[in-house]
Amino acid sequence: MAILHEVQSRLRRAVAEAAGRSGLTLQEEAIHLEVPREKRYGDYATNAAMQLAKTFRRPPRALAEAIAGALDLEAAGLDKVEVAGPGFLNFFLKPDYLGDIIREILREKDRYGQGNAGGGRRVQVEFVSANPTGRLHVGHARGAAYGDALSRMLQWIGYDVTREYYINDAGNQVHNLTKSLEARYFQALGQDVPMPEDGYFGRDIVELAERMVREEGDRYARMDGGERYEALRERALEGMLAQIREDLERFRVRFDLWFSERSLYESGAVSETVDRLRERGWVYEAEGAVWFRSSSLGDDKDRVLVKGDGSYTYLTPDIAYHRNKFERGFDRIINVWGQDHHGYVQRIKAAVQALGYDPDRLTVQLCQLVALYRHGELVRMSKRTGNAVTMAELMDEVGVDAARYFLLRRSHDTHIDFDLDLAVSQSNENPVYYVQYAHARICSMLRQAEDRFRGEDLDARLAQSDFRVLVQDAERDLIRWLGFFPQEVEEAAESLSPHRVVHYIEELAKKFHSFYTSCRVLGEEPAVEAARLALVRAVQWTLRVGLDLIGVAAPEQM
RNA sequence: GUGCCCGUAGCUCAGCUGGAUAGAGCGUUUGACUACGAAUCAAAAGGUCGGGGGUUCGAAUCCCUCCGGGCACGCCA
Repeated sequence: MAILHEVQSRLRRAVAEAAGRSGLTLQEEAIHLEVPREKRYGDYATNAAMQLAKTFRRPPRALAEAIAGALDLEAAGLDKVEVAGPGFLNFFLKPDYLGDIIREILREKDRYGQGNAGGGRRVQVEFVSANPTGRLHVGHARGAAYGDALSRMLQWIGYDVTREYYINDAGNQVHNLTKSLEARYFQALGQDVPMPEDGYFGRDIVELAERMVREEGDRYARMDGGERYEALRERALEGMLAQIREDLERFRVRFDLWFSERSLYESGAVSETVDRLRERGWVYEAEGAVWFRSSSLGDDKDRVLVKGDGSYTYLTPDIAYHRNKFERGFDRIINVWGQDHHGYVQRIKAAVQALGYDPDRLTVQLCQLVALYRHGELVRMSKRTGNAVTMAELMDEVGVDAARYFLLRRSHDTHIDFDLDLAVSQSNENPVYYVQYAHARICSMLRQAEDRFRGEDLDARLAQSDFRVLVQDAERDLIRWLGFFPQEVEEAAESLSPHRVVHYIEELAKKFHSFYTSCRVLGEEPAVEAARLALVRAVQWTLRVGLDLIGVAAPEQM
């Protein structure tokens, strides 16, 4: 268990006991400990006295004084306690816990911060799920980075995570894709065939058609219509998916399951789902169509499930898919969608509820748009016009590390302005390098110290240092911050906020650089050198873990 | 028109689920390399947290309202 977690429990227990001795009732769990912004307010503070003031009808400061007076400093692990402001209790920890933090990290190494808050519960994260009708673009990259980092984090704190990509390989857009490929194919054979009106005009389909002509000649042209349609459809899906998979792999994103929409039709799950809804009384027929009475479950209006021509709307297989997710028994289901799908959330939640499942087990996280800027100008992206800025281009231009880092740096629900020039600039303006540089700097130091520890277990050896020599502000700030990591990761994961990990490591790098400038390491007297090397090593491990959680590399040199 | 998201320093954004004097990076200004990587550090200036009301010991945070921006509102997917 993380050191600070123990420190906090001990403190809470002592405060609750002190309150008890003062004739107050205070549950340990109800004591909210916070880290004050300013150092002079101590390591931890609590507003417990202010909370109690109302129930006991006494001034908060008097209550705080009473608790402080009754507090067993030794049992609480404190140097001192102060009452401040309107009735805050400010706690000043005995500094020996700082050494415990370093020892814990050197023991845990690349598992530092790993936890079991998830308790093995099963979570499914569905993300990207772009239609296989073209290359992935920058918006998908954001969803990919977000979903992937989220999955890594949830896994890290003990959830059993399944990453899933839902392939829309049935329905109208596949039809349009097939017709588009057909047209491009004939064009590639030199025939003047017009593109379908709803076709996909992307370069990638042209390229696929040309490749097919190169590799397979006119064999599709010789087929009869129906046969050709089937073959081209398979070829198109296969081609598009291969491309998508390739882009994602390069972006360091892998899925446990690629779930096919078509499989829901083939297994009969789609029609079964409509039957199920009907049995439960959520379906009616009107104007020649089959409707879902979603408006009585919070949706704006009722939705069509089966169109007048007998075919299903997009919604219906999607409901079937979500039914399938719940049938697989996930404790929690997380969908990562683009902001433009937000109108869809209520519909799916209504459907989940109508099927008898708990809609609160489903969370839909909407990623806001990404606007690209190059040379200060907005770069428009449009899949249809062929001017799309694809995910592949983004990776070509700024690299995977910078792309992931910038996309994850901001909360998923805020609009991002992505400055391409900044992301590639190898300068102090670029936060990716700032963090990576801290890691590379540490590697360089440890390389130089290597000969002192030849043949020894570096971490075990360093952990034996006497950490009481670390008394500088810069050292203690840094160690304290290292100690926050496990809790920070847990909170970031539970609140589905990878950007908090980014902020954490950025702050860690900042504190490290600051320490580096004010505290010499190599060549100091042996006891100080050893303790500082241990600290530096602890920072290295923590940076590695943090960077890995967001899928960014921790380079040994730059 | 209806619904969702957003509005915090010149710019881009944090703000730990209600706490103390609202933070960071960039940009601007000033300073620091004859020892561990200057892709770095130290410091300064910069704010009526969109406006107005409310809830309370206490609000950037919760509620109402207005203003401004984005997105969505198909028997498309």
